[in-house]
Amino acid sequence: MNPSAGPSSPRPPAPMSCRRRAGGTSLSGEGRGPPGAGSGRGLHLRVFRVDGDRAPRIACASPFPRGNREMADQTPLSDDLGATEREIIAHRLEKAAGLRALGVNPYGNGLSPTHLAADLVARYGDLPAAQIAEDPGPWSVAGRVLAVRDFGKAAFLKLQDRSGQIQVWVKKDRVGERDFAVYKLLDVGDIVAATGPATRTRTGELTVEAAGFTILTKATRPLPEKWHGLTDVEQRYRQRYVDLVVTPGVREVFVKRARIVSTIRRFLDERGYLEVETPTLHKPEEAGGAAARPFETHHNALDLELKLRIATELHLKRLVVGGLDRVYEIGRIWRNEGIDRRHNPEFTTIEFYQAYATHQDLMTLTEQLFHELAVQVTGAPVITFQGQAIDLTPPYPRVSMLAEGARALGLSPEDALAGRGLAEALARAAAREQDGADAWKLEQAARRSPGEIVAAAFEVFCERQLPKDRPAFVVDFPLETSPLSRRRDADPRLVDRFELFVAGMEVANAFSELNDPADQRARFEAQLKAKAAGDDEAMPFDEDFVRALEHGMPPTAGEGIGVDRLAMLLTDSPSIRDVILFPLLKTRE
RNA sequence: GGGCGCGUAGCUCAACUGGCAGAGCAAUGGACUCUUAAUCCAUAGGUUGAAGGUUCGAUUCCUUCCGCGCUCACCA
Repeated sequence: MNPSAGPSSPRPPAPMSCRRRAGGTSLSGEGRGPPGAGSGRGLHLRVFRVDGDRAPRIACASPFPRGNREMADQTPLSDDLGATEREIIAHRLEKAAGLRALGVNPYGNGLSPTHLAADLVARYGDLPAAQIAEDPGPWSVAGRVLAVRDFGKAAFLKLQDRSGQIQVWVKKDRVGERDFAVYKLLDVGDIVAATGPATRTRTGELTVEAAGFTILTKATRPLPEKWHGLTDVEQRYRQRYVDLVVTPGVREVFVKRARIVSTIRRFLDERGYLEVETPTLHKPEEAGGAAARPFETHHNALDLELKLRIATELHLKRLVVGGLDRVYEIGRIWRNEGIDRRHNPEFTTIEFYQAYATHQDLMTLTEQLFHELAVQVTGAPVITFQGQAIDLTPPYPRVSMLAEGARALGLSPEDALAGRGLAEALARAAAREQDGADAWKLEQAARRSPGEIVAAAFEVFCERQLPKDRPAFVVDFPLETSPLSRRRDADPRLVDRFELFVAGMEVANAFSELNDPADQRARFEAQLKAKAAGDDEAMPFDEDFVRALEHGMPPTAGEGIGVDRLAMLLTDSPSIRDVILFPLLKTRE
């Protein structure tokens, strides 16, 4: 994937180094630097920043005024600084003052580079220095300095912008006295701009040979060590801004995540779906659509108890009633539950609903979508997740929850659903189960309905045996596991539902929707009973939703996909926190 | 919430059985105009996550607390 989000081909080298926004001071070109700014021979584009509209000033002030240390020490600093860091920050503040003395605002604005690092790579590729010299630019780049190799009167900088990295070569006899004085106030981590022709150094690295150089933003805190970077995952999540700068691949993960979302959006738009937004603040009776505990909040002016939504389902189905036959929502939902490698309290789902479709239609659509995602995001239909190759090329195998769950218990599907010999089979299975937690799970299931027992047996014995080298649809869900699904006409003990598993993770859940208002009312009533019996994940009775169904919802199929887990798969990330920019962490101290 | 593990300089890590808290990078001063973790000389940098306890002596052992990771339960 091309990491550059900019122009696909390099713009022709601009005659002027940098674009100026209105109100800015025009850039000096050849011979128009501040007084005393060094020799004027050769290409001598100059990049510098002047505060406001004032003219350039102060060419040769002391670049490093002494007596600023006291000032720096008085600058408000956080209390949590060690002596080393305090000293580093004080030094950098002194350098910021030195920049001001040179007429350079250490937090200047108004100067935009006209090129990206990737533009130079795209233009020159592997061309040798001699050919680059035939058409060397100039080029104008800006970015964060990740490394400095200083030789006294010259230096190599490793510059990083949104497209990649490019080396900048700052030579005193090329940039002139003043810009070199600016360079001398540089620290790793600062954001700089450089202008000059391209070249290739003796060691073969594509390089901007700076004819003009300035510091745009002074970083007063040091970056982590250049070689090891940040390895403490806690710091990486808490200070994602640092992580993005210094940890290779992090930016690419979030670029891919954005591409996942845009690919889904385009996929559904092309098929006539309408994107909508529904409330995230739910009244208590609306906060259903899934089995989960909601977050609670309160609206002051209305004095209203509210919950953050746990699903988008019930509102989207109301819209299908209203005639929006194909709708989808990509949005954040919140579930007040545990946190682990696959769960974050807030996460993103895509839910879409299609009238006059069945869950069979959605299986085909899902296969097309996942194949498309793999190609668009990773460039190929076969992805690699944690060392396992997974082929997302359709079709995907179907695995029957009923047949496999019953078989794991040594029963026929008929006997299992009828409960014949089920208790004994379950006890035998639990007894031979080595894993204590799984055995406990089976024992707990014994108190539940036959359908739920089959589902539990499938979960314990069969889920881990699903194909690892490709996705799999789990089908034939017992009715009791699916309160919002439509019963199967051919066998009312089952529902028309599937879940898609990839790499052992459930990433999609879909079914033909229940649109019989009487049945829906009965199922909500069952939820109320469950809640009264202590199930705090049971749904509330949403009277208005039943009312909507009473107006008639066309036969509809709907699906929900976990965007975060999809991002894990397509970026080969082992933890959901690696695909969430700012995962929830406890407050420190 | 349970179990296991981790927390030492800005960053990455050492410190034996309880015995003077150390190194690399970064920083600071100096040399160096083709480097790739540049090199060389010198200097400085510590509330060992926090609070207690045991001990002549605690980074080390014990207790409690805080934070993070893995895992189990719940869940998508």
